[in-house]
Order: sequence, then structure tokens, then C-alpha cells
Amino acid sequence: MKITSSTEYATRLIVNLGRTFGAAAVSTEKLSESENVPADYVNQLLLRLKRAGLVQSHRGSGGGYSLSRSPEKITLGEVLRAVEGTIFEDVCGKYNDGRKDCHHQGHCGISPVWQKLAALIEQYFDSITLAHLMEEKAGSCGKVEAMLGRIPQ
Amino acid sequence: MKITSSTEYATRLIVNLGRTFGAAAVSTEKLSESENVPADYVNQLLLRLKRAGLVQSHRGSGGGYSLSRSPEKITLGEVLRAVEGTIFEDVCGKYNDGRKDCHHQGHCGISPVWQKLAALIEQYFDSITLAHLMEEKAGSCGKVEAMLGRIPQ
DNA sequence: AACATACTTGACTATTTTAGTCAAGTATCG
DNA sequence: CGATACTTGACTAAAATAGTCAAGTATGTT
Ligand code: FES
Ligand code: FES
Repeated sequence: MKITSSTEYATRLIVNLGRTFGAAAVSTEKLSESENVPADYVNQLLLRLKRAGLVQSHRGSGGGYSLSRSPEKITLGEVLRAVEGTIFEDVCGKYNDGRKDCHHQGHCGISPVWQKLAALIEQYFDSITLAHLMEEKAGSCGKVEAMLGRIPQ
Repeated sequence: MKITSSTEYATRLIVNLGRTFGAAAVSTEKLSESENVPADYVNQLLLRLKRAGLVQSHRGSGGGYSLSRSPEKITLGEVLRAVEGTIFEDVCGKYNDGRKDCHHQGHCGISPVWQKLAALIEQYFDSITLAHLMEEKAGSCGKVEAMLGRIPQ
């Protein structure tokens, strides 16, 4: 799974934008200062969020970024896929030049575990919205039960 | 989360040992050949598994490694912690020289999400035994429901 | 005892990934 | 027109990963 500085920063940045949703756009320099992330890095990350359609940009003086949807309609999963590409990369076949050298191919007991983990993680991230993240009390970090029904056994 | 080549290899190696549980020990060279992992790397990984008490070594000719417990009593979580140290590293405070520069410290909506994810993943890995991994049919990769009861909301 | 087998230890290196930087743009507002 | 601020893509330093190497030590067999 890819949890890098981009993950951490992008999450903080978009939550920051969520706080001023409906109000004026925020410049990357302001974001850089308030979230303590290098300015050029902020640019890079917000550009990816923009390309994924999660935020809008407004050029020129007084411009900046703003959410393109309300915080309830943006999930953490979308944010992470936007900045990292894919959240959980396949484990089997990643090493040994891509060929699966497992002896029990087709009915292997290991690979389903990685696949299910991937599903578990994706579903978890998709169950969490920006609105959840903006709540300033701990404990509301996704309803795990609700999400479980959708994981294939 | 740390899912590296060590993770992948160590899992395959210990499953391999599981298959001959009760029979003779298997040399690292044999393991290297049958699992297609560099011999010196196999040595390194099995040594870590040994230090964690999951496998036993037998020196001298005819020696090798064998499980030190039955496959039902070894979990994937134990294996991963043995080879990687910690499975999921803290996200908050990992960047920005260790200080949490979140504006809503103490009641932040983001950090509980990483913490819960970590718990989710650890519980999942701990719910899977070597015996599960050895079953050569897909689909028996841990009972997610059972594991959920133990995750703090 | 000698010898081959096979684990043990720890340092070392090449490769890849991550984190962050830089420069040269383009569009918009006032 | 000029300042503000996004846009693009390449570039670099630092860290992590993947794998190697060499010099051991212990054990079973002959
Ligand atoms: S297919 Fe990857 S370990 Fe079996
Ligand atoms: S404490 Fe890390 S983002 Fe709030």
C-alpha cells in the first residue's frame, strides 16, 4: 500500500479546502503556509487533485483552489487514488520478473489474502468522506460494519 | 504499510515449510530452488523467522529449517512482524520532523482514520493462520466478521 | 579427526522509490 | 500592462529496498 508524504499532505490540504467550502478560493501559497508543506509540492499535489476532478482552480490574482463538490461527496479513497495512482498494488507477481512462481497456481491460498486485504482497504477508504475528516472529534472514522457487507468472501 | 519482497518471500517460504511439517527439516538451498528466491536472501529471512521463534534450525548435514509450532498456531501477522518489524507505521508525525502540525490537535478527524486502518489491517493479518494459507482452494482467507468485534470504534 | 553440509552474522552495494526542487511557461484579474 | 497565481515537465538528493558477500560456527557422516 502506498502511504507516502503525498498521501498525508494531500489529505490535510483537501480537508483545509473543505473548511472554506462555499467561500473564496485559497491560493497554494496560503495552503503551503497553513499546512506547512513546501509550496512547490502543494502545487504538484493540487494539480493531481484537479486532474481527478476533486478540486477546481481559479487563475489570476485572487485565484486559488476550491472543492468542486461538497465535502460529503468526496471520499478519502478518491483523494488517495488521485495522488498515488493505485492504493494497493498487487503483491503476487510483483517480484520474480512478473511471473507467478507459486506452485499451486490457480488455487493458491496466499494470493486471495492479498486480494481481500486490498478490497478491505479500498472499501474502508471509500467509506470515509471529507465531511468525516472535517469533524473535529475523534471516533467518527468510518462505519466498518456497513462497509463489510460489500466485501466478497 | 510495509509490503515488500521480504513479505512476499517470507510468506511463501513459511508456507512451504508448513507443507512438510512433521517430516524432516528443509535446507535453505532447497527452499531457494523450490520458491525461486535468492539463496542468501532465504537465509536472511529464515533467520528472522527463527529469532521470532516461528521456525527452528538444525545445523550440520541433513539440517535445515522446520516450523516450531503447528501451522494452525502461526499467524500471518506474526510472520510479517518478524520480517518487517512493524506492519503499519504511524502516518501522523512521520513527516515535518516529527511534530504534528495539524491545526486541530487532540481532536483531529484525520489521525483516527489512520489508527483505525492500522488496527483493521493488524487484526486481519492476525486472523489468518498458516493453515489457512496452506489450503489450496481460494476463498478461505479469513473471517472478516469475527475480526471486527475486536476493533475499537 | 577430517570433511562436507548447512546455519550464522553483519556489513556492504546497486537499484528503485520517495520527497522535494526548479525553471520556464500560461491564464486571469484589476 | 503588470502582478498574481496556476501549469507543465524535467530534474536531483536522500532514503528505502532488494539482494550480495565474506568470514565465520556448529553438526552429522565417514
Ligand atoms: S500466487 Fe503468489 S504466493 Fe501463490
Ligand atoms: S494529526 Fe495528522 S492530520 Fe491531524
